[in-house]
Amino acid sequence: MKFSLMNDQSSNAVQTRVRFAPSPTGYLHLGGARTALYNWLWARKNDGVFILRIEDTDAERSTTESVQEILDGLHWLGLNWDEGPYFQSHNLKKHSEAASGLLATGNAYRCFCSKEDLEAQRNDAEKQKVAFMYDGRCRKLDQDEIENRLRNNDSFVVRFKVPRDSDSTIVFDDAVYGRMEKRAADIEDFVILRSDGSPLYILSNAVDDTLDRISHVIRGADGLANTPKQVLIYEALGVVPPIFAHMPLTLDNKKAKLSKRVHGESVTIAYYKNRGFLPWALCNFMALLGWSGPDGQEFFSRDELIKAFDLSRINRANSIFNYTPGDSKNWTDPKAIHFNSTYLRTMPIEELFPYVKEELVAKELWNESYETGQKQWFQKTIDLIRSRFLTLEDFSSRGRAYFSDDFEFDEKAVKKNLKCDDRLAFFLPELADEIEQLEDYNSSALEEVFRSFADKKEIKAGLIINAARTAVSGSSVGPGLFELLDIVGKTRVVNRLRSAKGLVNK
RNA sequence: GUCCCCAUCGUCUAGCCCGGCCUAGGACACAGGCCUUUCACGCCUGCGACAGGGGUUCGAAUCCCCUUGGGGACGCCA
Repeated sequence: MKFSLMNDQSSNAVQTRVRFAPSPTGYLHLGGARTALYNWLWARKNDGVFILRIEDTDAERSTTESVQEILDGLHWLGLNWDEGPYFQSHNLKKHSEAASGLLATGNAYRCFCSKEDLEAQRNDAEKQKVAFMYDGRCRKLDQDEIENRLRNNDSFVVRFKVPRDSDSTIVFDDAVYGRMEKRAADIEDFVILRSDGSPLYILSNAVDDTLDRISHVIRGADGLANTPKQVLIYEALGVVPPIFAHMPLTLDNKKAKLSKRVHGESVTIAYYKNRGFLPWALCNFMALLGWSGPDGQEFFSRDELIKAFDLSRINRANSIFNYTPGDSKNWTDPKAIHFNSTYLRTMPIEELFPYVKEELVAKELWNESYETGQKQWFQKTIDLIRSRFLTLEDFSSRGRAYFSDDFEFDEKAVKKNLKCDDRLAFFLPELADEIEQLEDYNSSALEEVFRSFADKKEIKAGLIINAARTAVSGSSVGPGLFELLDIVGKTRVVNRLRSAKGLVNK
């Protein structure tokens, strides 16, 4: 009794069901990932269901590698789906059945016009710079002729019969763009079934969304102009259309739509993973490309973003993803870097740990003891060096000297800090001797050694401080010297100071 | 060519729906300063926009129209 009451109540509220429906014809790129993110956010916000549907009905271009890349990308971003992946190709039969239904109810008709013929017409129209629209001549075919041609095995496509009453208008309310109206007269009788009997996207997509009971279609604004056609299909099928929410497009700095084909790997999710991005930093950044919170907050935890996110606050204007391929500094949008570096240096060390580990493992700098005996040291080291890092890659490049003796010396640093004064050739070994004697090896003891050494030799402390920095880390920049020396450790510091002699004279 | 959408600092944007609180706010980037053994971080300051033109109104970034600019869609692609 109680049970059925609960059921009744829950059936009153329509469950939020959204989907991300990429076609597996290439990489998962920023635009797609952002669409996935917005859908995911909306599902989570409404305790709804996030569905992954692979629209693989373009057999020519779909690949299994691409499917894998999409799965990997979403997984890495942390955008977990609740149902799927479904494959659109598995539903092909349902789609053509829907077309048959539309044929039976008089909402569609067979068109025997040849592809070549129509293409020629289209080309002509283009040459004359006039709009081409199929004239619907096959609408008028009488039953006898149709049967004749069918007996004859003439090939045909199925076209949707767009209402032709003079003032017929298709209306829908977009959650982002508001009320959209389009005159039916501006829509041609579009093809829904190919001559080989296979369905087209415009049909398959609407049928699948119906079958999956999708409540909200959140997709790129490039779908906006197609929506009236789909609304027509829903209506002809006798189904209430989902709520549409079109999101503005992301453009490149030349204002061209971001696409895998022209932008290649530099806009792919895999690339950001390889270049040392934290997945959530990327999500947080992407969320702000076309959406903003009510109070100006920019950094959001997952829960915060889910709570703050709302379709009504999605912007209508396209945004530019401001990156310059090939530019080492602006290889991606500077604001994306800002999000990554801020997360990198403020997130709890324990959360950062696995990412740094992965990076060091990949670059063969990982030592199992970082997770066991030297764990404390390792965490302290990460914490010390991360404040000037931008991506995870920095831990293995700029941070190399902390994890390996096999690191490079920056030429400019050597010139500036070691070759600047010949006396360093014996100052540094002397310092090494003094440091070796230290019983309590820590940053304040080290500072004491350096300060008194400078007094003794009547030199500026900066001379040996900067020299030691370069001798020990290979660089002219980095953390405060005494913390640096403390972290690198007595043995390595002494060795590096002694061998730096060679760099001074050379 | 036709249809549709959009328009605030270099970029992401707040404000627009419900005109006055906007000498237009924030963030990134950039420039300068402070801090400092270096470089970052941090803090402070600066630079910097309502596309243009008409209306409506006492008053317009906000409402209306036009122009311009940008984008998207027009396929037997998805």
